[in-house]
Amino acid sequence: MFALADCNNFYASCERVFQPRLEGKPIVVLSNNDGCVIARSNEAKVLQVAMGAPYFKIQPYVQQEGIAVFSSNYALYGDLSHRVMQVLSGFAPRVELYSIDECFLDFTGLPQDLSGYGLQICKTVKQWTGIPISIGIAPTKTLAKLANRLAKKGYSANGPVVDWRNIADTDAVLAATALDDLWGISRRTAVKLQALGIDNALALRRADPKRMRQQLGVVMERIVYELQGQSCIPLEAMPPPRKQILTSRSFGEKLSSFNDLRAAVSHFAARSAEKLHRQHLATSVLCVFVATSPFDTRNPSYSNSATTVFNQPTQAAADLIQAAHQGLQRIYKPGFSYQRAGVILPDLQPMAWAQKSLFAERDTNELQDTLGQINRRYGKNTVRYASEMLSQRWHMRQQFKSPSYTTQWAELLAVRA
DNA sequence: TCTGGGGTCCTAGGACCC
DNA sequence: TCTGGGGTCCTAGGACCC
Repeated sequence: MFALADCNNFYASCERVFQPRLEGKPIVVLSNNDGCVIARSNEAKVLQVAMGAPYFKIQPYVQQEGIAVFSSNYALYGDLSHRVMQVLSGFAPRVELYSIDECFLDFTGLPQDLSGYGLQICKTVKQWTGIPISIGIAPTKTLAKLANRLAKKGYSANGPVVDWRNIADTDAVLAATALDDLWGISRRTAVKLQALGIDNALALRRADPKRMRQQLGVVMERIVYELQGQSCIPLEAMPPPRKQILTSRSFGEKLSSFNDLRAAVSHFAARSAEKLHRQHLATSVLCVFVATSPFDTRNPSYSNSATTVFNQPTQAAADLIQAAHQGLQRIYKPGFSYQRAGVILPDLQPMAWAQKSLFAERDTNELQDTLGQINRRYGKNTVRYASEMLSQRWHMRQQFKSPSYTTQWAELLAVRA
């Protein structure tokens, strides 16, 4: 048995935890750079604010309806996510942290009233973290996802928990479920299925798995079995190590000068090194890329990337920054308005396995450790690489960002009694 | 003026091995 | 007339997830 615990409108709920006056009010959260809508409270959904809507297009409507607007605050969301996951971990022998706001729990062999247990979990998470969650329970992950969807839509009168086995007429529920509301099926694939005469989840459950495999691949075959109640997608309590690390941003304004771009990619390289270090990984390859805006039709467009292979796998920021800089020199062309850049580490391996060079002159890991310690102790960005500080112009627009309530001492909430 | 930032997996085809 | 059988690795592109 699986349970899927999913935070309700997670980013919007995070903002609400520290601004309870927004309870019952419409909220939207914007992507980096305040570009487009990436999260909506239920009230904002009722007002028909579309997911992914560019903010500049809906701004008048947002003001007219008095919708509260927030820039993304990942320090806050990440920290609250961690707290929610901590609480959830106490309720099952094994859990899989599936995304920032979702967690699968292994419910195998637990006492029988799983719905009651689920309600207790929701209540505890809400009380201890302030975040409302919903839970779906089923014998497969795909069905647990679907049960969770039902729970969110208020299917159960008892509260935000649905146990698939307690549904009287699952055929009716499946018949009323659109294909692209299922986990793993997008719009595109739904259209392909419809061309084969399958137009809802019930029809898909009744399809022949072997035929589905032939026509749409092994992924679709698994979905059919999962809908039938046969589990094919196991719980992954131990996340496999990352295969790739990517750090990129769109800029707050278009950039043209080499030094502006250099500051940006230096920063991305340094952040990538931190990610490597945290996950005890090393990389043997770095790829740096730059691009103009895909939406800008008036100015000439350009995008390119450069790849550097290291003599030995590294996790040192100094190595990554140097490689990013050299790569940038190879692909930079003056005269373009760059909108975005990034650093990709596509070939990761555990640091402990990294093959050292016979001729290595230095071990940069000690330096990396020391820098990390200083920044943890005295605060983010206490020490930085100079090339990161050549320019600030690439920094994101974050006009509506709330304080980092839980991760910065200076931004702690003050409460008057 | 203005449109995110991460990830993973599968498949097909080509190159190469014995 | 008639030309094997079994693998791996890599890459690009497509698709999906949050």
